[in-house]
Amino acid sequence: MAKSSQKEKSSPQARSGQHEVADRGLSGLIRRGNVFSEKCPSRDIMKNVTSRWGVLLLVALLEGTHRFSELRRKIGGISEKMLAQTLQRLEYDGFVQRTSYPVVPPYVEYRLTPLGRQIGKKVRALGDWIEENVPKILAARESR
Amino acid sequence: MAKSSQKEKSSPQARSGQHEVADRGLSGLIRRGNVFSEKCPSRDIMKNVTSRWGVLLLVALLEGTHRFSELRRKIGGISEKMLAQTLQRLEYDGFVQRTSYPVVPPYVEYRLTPLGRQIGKKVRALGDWIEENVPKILAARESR
DNA sequence: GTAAGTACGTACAAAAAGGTAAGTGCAATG
DNA sequence: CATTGCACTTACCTTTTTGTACGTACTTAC
Repeated sequence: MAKSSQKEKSSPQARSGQHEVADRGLSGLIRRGNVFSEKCPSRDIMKNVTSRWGVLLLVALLEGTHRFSELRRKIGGISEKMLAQTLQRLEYDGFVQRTSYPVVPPYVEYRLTPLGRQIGKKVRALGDWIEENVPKILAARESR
Repeated sequence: MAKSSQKEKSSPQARSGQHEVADRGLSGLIRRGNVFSEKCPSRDIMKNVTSRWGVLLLVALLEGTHRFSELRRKIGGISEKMLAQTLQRLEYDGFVQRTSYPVVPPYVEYRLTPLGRQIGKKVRALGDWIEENVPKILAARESR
């Protein structure tokens, strides 16, 4: 427990021009984000998703449900701390679902939610493209 | 002038097991990267592309050629230093092409290369998805 | 004459990300 | 009975990233 650290950013003076949407009064009814504007929540979401380990986790989980230790072994170089932290952020944003069974050696499963599968596919497309083009990029680097 | 700061990373002892490819002797002939393995160059490329400002620059440049200061104004919150640095990395990887005209107020253009346009599209797909789904994600965050 | 715009480079400082090592509680394994 | 694995958490420290502020060289606008 003890992970309820909500950032309260409700300052009295309205947050102006955050995502260029008519703010009709009450809670945030945002129709769409805009990455180009500072302070748009999409920036935050991006950060989690495109973080060093976030990318890899999404791609790994696209292949199916994994246990914590399976992910650790699958993703070369990740530390337990980072694995736990990144999984929690992805869970917080509704991309992964954590299921724990109260058995004696702990058994915890991580799987993508429908939302997570959607974004995971975009990330994998990027990852695949890079993997395929590593030679070209390396060549471009050297020819300077 | 004066921007030839090449990093020489040619250490005598071969870089072993880097991307699980039969290393047939000479320079790096890599067929494909593998993001899951540490030390694969794809990780490095990823880092540049998915960096905070790298993402935004690729998306911005997909809309066409821009000058330095145009980019600075377009991308909310970026500092000149980060703009220059990120552009240089993208140029180094062969994603952007820099053209400068020797006129008196300096005039420099940045545009995507064919390679940059390809990867830019993948990144934009991710960005678009996020922008569209900001409301859902925000909702997921709050419902806990 | 002073300010502003252009496209950066550089030094220093702050912030964020990441790594390491240890601890937890319990059971199966040797 | 000591060790190992499980799924983490925590404290502490190092590395990386990012920001701030200033300098440059020259010209046009005020």
